Amino acid sequence: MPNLNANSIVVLDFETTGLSPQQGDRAIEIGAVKICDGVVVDSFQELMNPGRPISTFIAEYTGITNAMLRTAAPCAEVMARFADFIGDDNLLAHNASFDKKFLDAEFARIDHNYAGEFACTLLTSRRIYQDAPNHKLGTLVNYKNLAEDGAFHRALFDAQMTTKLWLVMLDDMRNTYQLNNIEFSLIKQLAKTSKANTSRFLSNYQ
DNA sequence: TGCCAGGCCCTCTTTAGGGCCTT
Repeated sequence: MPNLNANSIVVLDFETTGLSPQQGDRAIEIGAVKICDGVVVDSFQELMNPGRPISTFIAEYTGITNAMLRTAAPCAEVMARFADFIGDDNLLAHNASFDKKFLDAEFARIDHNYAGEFACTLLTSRRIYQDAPNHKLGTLVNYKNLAEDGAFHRALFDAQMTTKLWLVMLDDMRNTYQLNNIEFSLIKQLAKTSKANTSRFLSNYQ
């Protein structure tokens, strides 16, 4: 299992036409940050044309307009570039199940497979920050005083905020539970551990 | 016609229901 400290991770966020690729929804923007040993080393952001107009709700929610998408490259072209960007890196997102299903759907359209596994800041934060008001990305950014200028619901900014949250969560886990080496396997196991057992699990983790 | 996402996770649970989170 890859070691998160020793390998680069790509933190990604999609803006989309809706909630479900199974219902025909498409990606309209991908933003991502590559981190290596806790340091941001690269980033990626592109709008992509889904081939049809987006709803008023999505335009207002994201600030992305049909005019902006009309001149954007097609999804297939952008996703091919994004495939090169992520390579075989492990992946991270806030509510990763959402971004994974869009990544899988868009990659399936260009017949591309990827090797990385997903970790999720939402699932991790529900265990690490049990006293947070809720576990929305914006709330957690404020909860940990990570706020900076930018627009939530744009892909790169959300990926940047998810990156900050991730790095703070790793620090908090290291400091609270004296963990020197946080591996991918720990994050996976943590996501399957109940909230009530989280403290015991991390305290006993070797 | 009526439906319309889905995975996670808690609890007044497991023969289920409903809230959270993402766009």
